Amino acid sequence: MPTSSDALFRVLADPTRRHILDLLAERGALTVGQLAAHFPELVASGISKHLMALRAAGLVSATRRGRQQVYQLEPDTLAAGLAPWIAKYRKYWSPALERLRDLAEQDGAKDRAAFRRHVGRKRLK
Amino acid sequence: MPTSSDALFRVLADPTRRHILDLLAERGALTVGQLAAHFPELVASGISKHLMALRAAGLVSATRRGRQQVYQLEPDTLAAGLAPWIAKYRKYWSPALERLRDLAEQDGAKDRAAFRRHVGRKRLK
DNA sequence: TTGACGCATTACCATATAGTAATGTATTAC
DNA sequence: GTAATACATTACTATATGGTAATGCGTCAA
Repeated sequence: MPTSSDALFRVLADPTRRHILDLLAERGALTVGQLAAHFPELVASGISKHLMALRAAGLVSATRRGRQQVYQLEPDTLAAGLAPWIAKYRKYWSPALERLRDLAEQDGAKDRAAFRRHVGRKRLK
Repeated sequence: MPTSSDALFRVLADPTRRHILDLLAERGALTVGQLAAHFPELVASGISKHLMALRAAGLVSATRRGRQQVYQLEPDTLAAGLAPWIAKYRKYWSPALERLRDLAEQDGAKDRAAFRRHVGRKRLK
């Protein structure tokens, strides 16, 4: 019985698709042409197929702007799909989790603000 | 240029292999026969091939015990392989990260102890 | 030592996948 | 209008992948 994470992991298995997600994460919304410029080794229809796969998985969404399609990340799909899976391994994640928490500290999340308010010293290392 | 995470994601793409990892995570070390018992729809050599793939990726390791092979999780490979990738999306992970941090809170890490010492109130919702 | 067991390995097959090429379809420029 | 742009879609191909079947090989029981 295929679970819902099957589709997610299958889509993430391809390096080109992960690279597309990386680009959208770093640079925000991008058109197909802008994305394709990063893959000179692929023809346009190849990129388009990967984008369709990402759309089908709900990892990205697209809006028309004139004759171009602007793609953007749908981060909730990624988080919602991976978080439960990651949680299953939480017993084994302690080192990685601490790194993630360190990264989260740098984001100025409200938790950090609250933390700073109470701690009363400047940014931790 | 294939990065090191390519192999990891390719191995994780298969539901049977993820299921094997789940079993090892839940129940600790298991023999091939014990693992195979959970996959009645597959013949033994199929399981063996998946185990070889997981071994090649470093996600599991095996030790002989008599005439059986006992497989166990290699959690560091999983954590080390996924954490950098997850970190790239940290801007988008706030909801998932908070859930992960909640899980981490239960582990009594020293960071949490320090945080509580400064904050001086009980666990943040 | 002679089987039987537990698993790995090899050979082989069917299907899935990633890629190209060609065509179709709006949209903008001229 | 006509042509060019920006993608999507379809058709097709080569390769990769997951699966079975058959064989091999070390280990234990008799």
